[in-house]
Amino acid sequence: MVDSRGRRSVIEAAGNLCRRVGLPRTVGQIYGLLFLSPRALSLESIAEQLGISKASVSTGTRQLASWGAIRQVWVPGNRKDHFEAIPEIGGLIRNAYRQILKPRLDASQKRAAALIEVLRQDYETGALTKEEFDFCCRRMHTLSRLQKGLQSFAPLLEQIL
Amino acid sequence: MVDSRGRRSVIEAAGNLCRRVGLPRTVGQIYGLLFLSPRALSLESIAEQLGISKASVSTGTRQLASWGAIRQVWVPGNRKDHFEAIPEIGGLIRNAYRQILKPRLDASQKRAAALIEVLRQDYETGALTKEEFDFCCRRMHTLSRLQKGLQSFAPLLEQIL
DNA sequence: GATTCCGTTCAGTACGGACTGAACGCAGTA
DNA sequence: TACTGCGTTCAGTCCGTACTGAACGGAATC
Repeated sequence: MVDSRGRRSVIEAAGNLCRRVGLPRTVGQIYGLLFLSPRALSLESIAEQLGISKASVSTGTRQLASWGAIRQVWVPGNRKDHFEAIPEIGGLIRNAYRQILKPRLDASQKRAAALIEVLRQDYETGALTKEEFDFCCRRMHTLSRLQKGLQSFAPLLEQIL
Repeated sequence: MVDSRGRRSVIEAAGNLCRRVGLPRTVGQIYGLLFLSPRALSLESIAEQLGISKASVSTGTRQLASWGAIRQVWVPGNRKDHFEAIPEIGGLIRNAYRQILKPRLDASQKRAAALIEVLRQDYETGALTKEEFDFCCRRMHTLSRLQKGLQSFAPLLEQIL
């Protein structure tokens, strides 16, 4: 178990943050622990310091490594895997945006455009009245304006982080 | 049940979006339905068009109204409550930021500052070595730099949406 | 080649929370 | 005052999923 109150509280905060974003809390805890550890830690050491199973640590470290949040390092004369945090969180956020959010935004914009065609079909088959169809089209336009606005964030994000 | 394919797909998308953000999917579905409805809908009508219970609609509409995402309107000669969407989603995001994200950011920044003091106590009580203490302090500083960066988003967000 | 020491995988459990159905409260109506 | 129609509340169920413990595989040591 971690003995420092200060460390514990940031580990807890990191866990809660992850949970809030839909990630396993253990993932946040692992990163928090490594973030405040001057030396790379073994999988077993992480497990016992956090009081969780080695299985959770194993899957958690895989996730974190796949995102470039931690790195696996060799400790000579030691067969265990050791992990250390990569402290550039801004870069992580930037990557998350580029690889996850941005593609999703682009895709949803395309789908929104295609949707108007579907709505027209619904209108022609009588599933929508003229009034409903017109209204939906107008609403879809306000949606794409919003999407445009969100996408204009991209360069700002890349610039600041 | 909703009869238009186009409408169904945006309702589904809204539901998934909410679920991904940690909100009940029904909340997104309700907003999606109202967003594409030219007339205000009764609680009962919402329930049957979405195929969910009136209880869910009741709690969902309360949530949405508390965020200013929908509005309750009176339909003369009709005892039922009716709801309509407020289509300015950008404003919703702005409010969510002001009322939820920003306070949280500010609080966490304060806590981070206080944490250094806790870490010092841990060091003095022997829970941390000097090396660990110094390292933690440096890491906390990189954290507050990140927080500063995130906070500099604020004016941009307010400006764009 | 046998053994020990790792890390991973997988089936099973536990838990949180969304959703439901029924009971309740409360207005309007007779 | 009884009754009906409406929305809310609450206990209970259901579902997704994070987490665990044990079994497995693989590499290094003897």
